[in-house]
Amino acid sequence: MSRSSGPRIKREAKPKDSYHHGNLREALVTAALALLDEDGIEAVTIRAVARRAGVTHAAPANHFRDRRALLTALAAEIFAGLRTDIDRKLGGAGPELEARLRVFAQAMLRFGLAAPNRYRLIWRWDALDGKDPALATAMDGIYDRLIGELSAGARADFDPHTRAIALWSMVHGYVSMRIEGNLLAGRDKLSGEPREVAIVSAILRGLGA
Amino acid sequence: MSRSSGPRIKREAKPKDSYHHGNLREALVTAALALLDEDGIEAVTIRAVARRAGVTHAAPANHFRDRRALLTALAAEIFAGLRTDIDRKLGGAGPELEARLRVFAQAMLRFGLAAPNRYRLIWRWDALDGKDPALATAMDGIYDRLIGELSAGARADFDPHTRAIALWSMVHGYVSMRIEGNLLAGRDKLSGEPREVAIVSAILRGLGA
DNA sequence: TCTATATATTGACGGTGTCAATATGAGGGT
DNA sequence: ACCCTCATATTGACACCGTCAATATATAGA
Repeated sequence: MSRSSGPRIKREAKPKDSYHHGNLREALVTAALALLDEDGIEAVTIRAVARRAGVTHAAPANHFRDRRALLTALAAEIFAGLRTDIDRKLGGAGPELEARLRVFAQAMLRFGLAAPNRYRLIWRWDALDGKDPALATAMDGIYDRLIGELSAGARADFDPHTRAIALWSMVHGYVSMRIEGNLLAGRDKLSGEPREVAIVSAILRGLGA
Repeated sequence: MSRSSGPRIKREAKPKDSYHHGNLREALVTAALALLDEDGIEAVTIRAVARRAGVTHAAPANHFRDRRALLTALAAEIFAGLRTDIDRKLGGAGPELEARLRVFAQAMLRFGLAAPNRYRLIWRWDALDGKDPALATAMDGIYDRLIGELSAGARADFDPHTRAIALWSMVHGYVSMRIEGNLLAGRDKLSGEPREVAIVSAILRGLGA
């Protein structure tokens, strides 16, 4: 009963002497992200997240219908962060289309290499709820940004959607391979970014950028 | 006791009156593939596969160390089949590089659309054992085939590995999106193959094919 | 203050992977 | 033909998982 009279403060972990958490949803997302980064998607289990947040195993049910909903919220959060990162970097880029698309590609690659488990999660469509509005909005944000760039520097031979899908596919496929390098071990000798730069150049040329 | 005296025959399911199965490993792979096709990767569980093969839940342990090993064997088998399919189709293709690469891309796309769960599995590196020699060999077979085609029609501006990675990434990324279409619903209006043809053309042009 | 409602706990259920102990039978050496 | 070894299959247990129902508690609004 001792620490009772303090004002309501946002807290990360549940104080041990309180029944209600007060900020559980946020705490669950934080805990889940930590588990994701540390041990991968499989480690993000309802019960493990609850333990980490200091609540019992059934408490998360009040905030996420099921595990899929939790993972979906995570993915939406990650997409949103990626979006703001890309926006920021595009703000500081020159006006040439190739340079701007390179910013996009490099942002995806750097993000994937820095947080592979987060990258894996946002592409694990089988584990996510594609109909979730928050997820769809966050994802469309990035895609629409790409479309916008491609529409600005329009070329007649391919429509922007085709070019966006091509570039997006390209970048995603390449980043995937870099992340899961073991299966194609030794194939990509270049440890820095020249190869990915070359690839972006190649696809840009093909798309008539 | 009745059906006892027949000669040893390869069988799919375990006869109910025998203790040893006689061909369990193969039967497990068959059962697992069926479950995979029907209900996805999550449905391919050790116990479900065992049930389908008509043995008890611990029997598979004699043939696969764990679930990962089972999935890896499946993926290797799928890769091998894909390889022979591509080889066969390339055998009937013309000598022009673009046509041959188009065969490769179309084979991947058709396979992905026809058996999406198999396609998903072979890219679920987190669920597979990348160090498994059978899997590595099967996968390298396809990759090396691609390298061979690209080396034949060599161009100086990009080395074959860069071009292979680009094309492979491209095709994989695109097929993934077609399969999981829900998240990018409505974005790819073309239901047939013209868009994928356009994309292959684009990447080929970019790669200087 | 009283009460409705949101939130958290407790406990149970069936499913899973995996391990250890046991049972069975196929095949090789004599 | 026998035995014996060893691969293979069964039984049973354990911990963990997601999910549900019943219960307890605290917050907020009348």
